[in-house]
Amino acid sequence: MVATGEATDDGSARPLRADAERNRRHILDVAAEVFAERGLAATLNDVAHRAGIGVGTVYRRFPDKDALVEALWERKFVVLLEVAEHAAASPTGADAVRSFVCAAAEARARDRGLVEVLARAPSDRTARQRARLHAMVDEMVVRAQREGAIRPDVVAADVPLLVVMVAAVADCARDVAPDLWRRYTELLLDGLRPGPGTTELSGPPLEPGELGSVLQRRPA
Amino acid sequence: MVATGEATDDGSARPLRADAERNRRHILDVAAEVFAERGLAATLNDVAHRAGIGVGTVYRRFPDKDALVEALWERKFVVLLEVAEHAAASPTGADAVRSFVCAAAEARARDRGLVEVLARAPSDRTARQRARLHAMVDEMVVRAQREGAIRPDVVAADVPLLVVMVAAVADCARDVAPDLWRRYTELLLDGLRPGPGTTELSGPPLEPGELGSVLQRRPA
DNA sequence: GCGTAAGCGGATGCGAGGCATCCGCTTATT
DNA sequence: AATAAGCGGATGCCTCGCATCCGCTTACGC
Repeated sequence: MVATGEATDDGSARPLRADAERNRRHILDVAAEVFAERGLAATLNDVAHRAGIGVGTVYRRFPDKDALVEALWERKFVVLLEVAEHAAASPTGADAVRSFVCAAAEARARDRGLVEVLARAPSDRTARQRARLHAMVDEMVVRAQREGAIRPDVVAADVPLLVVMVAAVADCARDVAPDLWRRYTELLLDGLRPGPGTTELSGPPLEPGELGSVLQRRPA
Repeated sequence: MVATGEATDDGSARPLRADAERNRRHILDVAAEVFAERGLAATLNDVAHRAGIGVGTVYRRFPDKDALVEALWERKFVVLLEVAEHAAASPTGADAVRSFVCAAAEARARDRGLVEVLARAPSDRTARQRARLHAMVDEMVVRAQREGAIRPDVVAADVPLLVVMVAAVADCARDVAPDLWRRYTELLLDGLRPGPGTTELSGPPLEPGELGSVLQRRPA
C-alpha cells in the first residue's frame, strides 16, 4: 500500500516521507495517550520520550504544543459526537440525556485532557462543530423536558459544567478510587429529575458563548 | 495594652518584640487573603509583597510555606465548625444537611485555598478536629435519613466530595459568572432527596480514612 | 538617652522545569 | 549512488519559586 498523498490534514504540498508520516501518526497516538493521563500539563518532550523518538522529530512535525493539540482536536471531538449520536437514539429523552451525560463523564474521567483539548482551537470550523454538538444536546434536553422527565430549568449549556464537576472528583480520586466519579454522576443525574422537592435553580445558566472561556480555565 | 507573652502558638521561650508580633499577625491575615484568592499556588513572596513587608520578614517568622499553612489551619477550620454548628441547629435534618453543604460550598467558593489548607497538617490534633466535624456531619445526615428526607445511600463522607465538585465550577467560572456555583449546588442538593426515580448509587463512598489523601490532590 | 539585641528588607543565588533549536548522523527515495 | 528529507537529543534560554544573607533600622531595658 502506498502513502495516500495526504501528508497533513489538508492535501498540502509534498507528501511526507513514509517514515515521517509513520512517526507523525505515532506522535498523535502517543500524545493522545499522554494527554489522557496527565492532561495538557504534559510537555512535548514527554510525548517524544514516551513515543521513543527524539524531541526534534516532534517539533519538526508540530511547531509547538498548540499545533499538536489542534491536530488532536478532531479525534477527541468525534468521540463525543458519537456518544451524542448514540445517546440521541435512546427511546426517551430522559434516557438520552442520562446516557450522554454519563458517557461524556466517563470519557472525561478516562481522558484528563479531553475538555482542555476541546476547549482550545477556537477556529471557525471547531466552533461550528461545537455548535452542532450543542444543538444535539439541546434537542435531547428539550425532548426529555417535554416528556416531563427532567426539570424544566436545566439547559444544554449545563451539561458541560456537570462534566466539569464529575471530572474534579475523577481527577482527585483517580488513584484511590478510580470509579468514585460514577457515584456522583448518578447523584447529579438524580438532581435533574423534576417533581416535588426540587427548588427552582436560583441563577441563570451560562450563555453558550461564555462556555468556551469557562471550560478553558484549568481548575487549579 | 501589652503583648500577651504568647509569641508563638504555645507559650514558647521569649515573647516577640511588639512590631514583630504585629507583623506576624499581619502576615497571617494577608496570607489567608492571598490563599483565598489564588489557592496555595501563591508564594510566600506574594504574601510578603501584598503585606507590604520584606520577604525576609515572612521567612523569619515562618520557615516555609508549610509552617504558615499550619498556622492558618485553625482559623480556616473554625469557619467550617461554626458553619456545622449553625447547621446542626436547624429544625430538620434535611435543613441541616442543606444548610451545611451550601455554606461549606460558599466558603470554598470564596476561599480557593480552603480545602487545600484543611487537608494539610496531618497532626494528631487536626485529625481529631476533622473527626469531630465528620461526626457532626454524620449526625445531620443520619437525622435527615431517619426523617426520610434524604436518600439512604449517601453518607457523611460524600459531603466533602460534593464541595469539591462545586469548587470546580466556582474556580473555572469565577471571572465570568461568580455565582454560577450556586446553580449546581442546588442541583446536587436536589440529587440528595429520596424517593421515586432515584437510582441506587452504584459504588461505595470513600472510606473516611481515604478522604485525606483524596482532598489533598490538587485538581489539575 | 543610649547600647544592644532583635527585627527588617529585598537583592540575590540556586535549582527545577519547560520550550525549542541546532547540527552531525541516518535513511528513504529516485 | 546521490541527495534531500528526516532523525535524535544534548544544549541553551528563560521563567519561576524558594530561601538566604547582610547591611541598615528600630524597639526595649536600663
